[in-house]
Amino acid sequence: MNIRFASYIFGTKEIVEQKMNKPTESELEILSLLWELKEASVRQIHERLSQTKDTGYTTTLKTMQIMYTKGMVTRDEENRSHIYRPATNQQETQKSLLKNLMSTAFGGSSKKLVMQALGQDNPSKDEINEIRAFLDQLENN
Amino acid sequence: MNIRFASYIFGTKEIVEQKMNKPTESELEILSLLWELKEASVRQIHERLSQTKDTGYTTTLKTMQIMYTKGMVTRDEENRSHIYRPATNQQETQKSLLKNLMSTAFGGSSKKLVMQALGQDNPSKDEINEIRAFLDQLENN
DNA sequence: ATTTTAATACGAAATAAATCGTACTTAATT
DNA sequence: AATTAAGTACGATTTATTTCGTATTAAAAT
Repeated sequence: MNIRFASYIFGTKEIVEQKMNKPTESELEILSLLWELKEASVRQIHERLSQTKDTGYTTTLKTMQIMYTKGMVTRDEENRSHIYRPATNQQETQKSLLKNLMSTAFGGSSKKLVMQALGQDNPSKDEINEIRAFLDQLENN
Repeated sequence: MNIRFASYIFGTKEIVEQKMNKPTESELEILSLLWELKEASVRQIHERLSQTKDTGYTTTLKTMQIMYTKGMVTRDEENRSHIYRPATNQQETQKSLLKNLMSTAFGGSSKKLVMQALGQDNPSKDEINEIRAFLDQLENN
């Protein structure tokens, strides 16, 4: 059983909180490209996608159409080649994916996750300093 | 097309690199519990799982059996109630999941991921200091 | 004007993942 | 000894996701 919607009625106002549904792996790949490019046609997305993934054009098209029906992206149908834009907030989506990973794979510890992520990649001196500044800021709250 | 195995023969030595296959969402939930408990019966896992998830006993059983056939866990069949243990290294699994998330959702930037994760949760003063120490260490490499 | 090219739409198949029911077995209880 | 309880095994179904082929349409090129 999965709760998708919660509705409350206060007087004449109805507030509907909708649980963001998690993008699938394929959807996330496309969403990421859209976040990066701000907007793109199916062709453009497919071009990028096919650099790293062996996939057919109509597969990309279909996935983007599904994302559209889910409200995950918007599209401008003015021209023959439709232009898609992300409709889901990048930060919100990242937050929810991280939260999910943190609780399922890291026993809820952000410290463990953070250290693992840092050890992974090799952040530059500048990036390290930005993270330090961020930690200082966190501490002063 | 997905490469699963790569084999090389050097003289008489054969080195086989096996791509770790990503646990599914359900498998990861179980794996996490096994990492925490070190070992457990299906019943024990199910007990814990059913606190947060509405799921049947045979579903948990079946999932664990599948994990066994995939080599993701080992099991001791000595007694009637089998005892399962994680066979995949926690660190390795975490690393690969993070790497995947970092590249698909965070455009490959560990900085962004780390900041998002820290902002998420509220790490304690001690934890913040541990992360600082870790950053210092990274810088000196 | 005709043909070719490049799009969308969408059903349907293939694959993956999750769920569950039923059969069977063994240990514990009566 | 018979019954009940508590396990495993596993096929089959359901649901989710990915992939692709074919029809159709509109623009561009000839």
